[in-house]
Amino acid sequence: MVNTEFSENEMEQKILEAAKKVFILKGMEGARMQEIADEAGINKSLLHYYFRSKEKLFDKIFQHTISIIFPQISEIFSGEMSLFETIRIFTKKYIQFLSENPFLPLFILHEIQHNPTRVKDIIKTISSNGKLMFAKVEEAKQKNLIKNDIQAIDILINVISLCIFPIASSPILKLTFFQSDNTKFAEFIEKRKTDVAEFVINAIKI
Amino acid sequence: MVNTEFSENEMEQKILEAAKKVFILKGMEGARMQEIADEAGINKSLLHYYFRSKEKLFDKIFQHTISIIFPQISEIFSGEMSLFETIRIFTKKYIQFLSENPFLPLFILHEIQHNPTRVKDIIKTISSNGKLMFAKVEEAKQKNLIKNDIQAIDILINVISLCIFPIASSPILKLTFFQSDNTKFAEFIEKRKTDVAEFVINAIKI
DNA sequence: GTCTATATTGTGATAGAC
DNA sequence: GTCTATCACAATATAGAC
Repeated sequence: MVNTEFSENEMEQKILEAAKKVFILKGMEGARMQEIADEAGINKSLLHYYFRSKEKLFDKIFQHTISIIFPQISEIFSGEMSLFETIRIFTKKYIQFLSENPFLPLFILHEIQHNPTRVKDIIKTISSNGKLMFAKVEEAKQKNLIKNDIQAIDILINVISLCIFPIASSPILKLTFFQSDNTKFAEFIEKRKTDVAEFVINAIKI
Repeated sequence: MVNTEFSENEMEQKILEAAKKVFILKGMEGARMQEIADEAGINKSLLHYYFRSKEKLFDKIFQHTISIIFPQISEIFSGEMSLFETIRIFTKKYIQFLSENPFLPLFILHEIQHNPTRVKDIIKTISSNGKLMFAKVEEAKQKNLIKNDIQAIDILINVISLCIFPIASSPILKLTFFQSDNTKFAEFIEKRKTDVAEFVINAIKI
């Protein structure tokens, strides 16, 4: 059974998986076509046969990557749950996802910064997440559950910051605060799957 | 009057300023010696005359950059203030610094991830910041000012996350939530200079 | 479709005149 | 010290055999 995450074609699939691995680890500039070929166990020129250029191959990976992440976030926000429950579920699921894909955040942020034109498509998804969040915040304010002076956008960005940043900066955090002990760091992240939500809820509740 | 931030030598200084600008914007892999030369208004070969190689030039920039940031953080933590006051001062000063240097966080995180050996020297500074923070947290716990179950490391990392991430991800945030309106985004960041501290304090206080 | 061999281009680095 | 010209190599991309 072929994994068809990317493509119906077996060789395309194999190349795209290899490319994803290398691009996310090294970035567009740092990645080498030779390394992708090696990773896929094939010849360099086959990459060009299937995808014409490095740029085109990269774009496929990048678009696919962001098309995976953001809808996943949407799904969580679109439920019928209360604001507090949404925050709890979101942080748990999102930190879990990030801990399995620790290089994704920096990869995306770095590439967007160096080529902002690549972003177009994701704007709609993210801002629709925002709107879903805003509605839940308004509801919580009317029920006098949270402080009136806190803004929905701040809650959303704070939640995302608290999920992403510790994982994006994990190399430096491991070195400085966990003596390069991967197990201790994994425990720290594991604990955050519930702690981050309580931290945020305490910050905003009346 | 020559700016001697980097070096006593005028030409070295000019090159290092140009290199800093280009490296921070493009990263080590993405930067081009030609672009640095253009930025400095000189010839490519002069770069090699003064710094031998791209690698050596980059290292100078990287080491200098991290030697600027981290002591600055230390200074704030080492004061005699209470935990809450320290958090207020830190977030205000740090967000101000970051808003003047918005590309620094991604630059440092990206380069550390791709070459972890570059980090050595900063470890001591950061973990000593951690210790200063830990002492203040212990004190606040004994005075029954903050919840007993919250850990110093979480407070520290949460504060840093809330300061850095929104600025590191500013390109995508501007696009999605601020319709690319730089003024609106600047106001948002300005407000966070005080809001982040209150958010954290509300989250941890009894 | 897949390979080997080769072309082409970009870029870091050096030689040598002044 | 600063420039022009050039090297050397690495990396993307293509041609062509099979």
